Amino acid sequence: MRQSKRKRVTSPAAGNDEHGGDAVAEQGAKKAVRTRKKVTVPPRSADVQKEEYHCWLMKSEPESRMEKGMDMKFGIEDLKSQPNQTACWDGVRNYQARNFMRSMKNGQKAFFYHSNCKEPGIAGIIKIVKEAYTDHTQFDPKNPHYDSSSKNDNPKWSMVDVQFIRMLKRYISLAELKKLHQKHKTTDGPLRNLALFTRARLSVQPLTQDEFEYILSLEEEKNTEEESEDDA
DNA sequence: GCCAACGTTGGC
DNA sequence: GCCAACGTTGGC
Repeated sequence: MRQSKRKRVTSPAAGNDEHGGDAVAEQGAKKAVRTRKKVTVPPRSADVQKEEYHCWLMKSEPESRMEKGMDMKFGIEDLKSQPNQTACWDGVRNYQARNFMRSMKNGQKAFFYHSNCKEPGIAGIIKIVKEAYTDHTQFDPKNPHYDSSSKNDNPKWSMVDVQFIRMLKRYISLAELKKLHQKHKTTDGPLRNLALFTRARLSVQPLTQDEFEYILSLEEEKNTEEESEDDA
């Protein structure tokens, strides 16, 4: 079974890279069989899955952490200090996150989320200034996100360029968002399906316009809900 | 540092 | 194609 179904890797027009399954192209037949099917996500919550998104949340780590000798730190301040306050969003190695990036359009906005840090949360707003193109780091053996299975003539991973727009007027912590999410689940509020909680590990996530605007409206409020955060 | 959640791998 | 084992993410 494994050998018999081998994918025609020589065919130029396979055109299968789009759904994120084809991890495999050359690696031998064993994997080739399996991967394609998985790509389409089982209907998760059916309605949410179909819409076209215009708003995003992108995670990055603001604190130093070494990975294969390279510092992963890239917080919103680091973006701000780039030339043009613009940077490429490289290193995404998850098919769903990649596919979301591929659907991003110039001018769309995203929250810059700080993850894996003291106080995770949303720090600011960025926008897409270059639509998906090849993430060069996948071909660099010295890069922590090097992917030896990705071939030059059919790259697996993409990235976009983002530009800093502004900081939020106040930092909106994960803890605060979580409380609202919990509440909204019972009240049918705007954050009831927020991907940050329903798809926790995705590093690039879509938001509905409603979700985006609601979260933005929070920056105007005084945050009275955050007693639990001070005992850290 | 721990570990739950969940995506990926690969044998069958 | 199923599913157990494995690896990674990221909150705590």
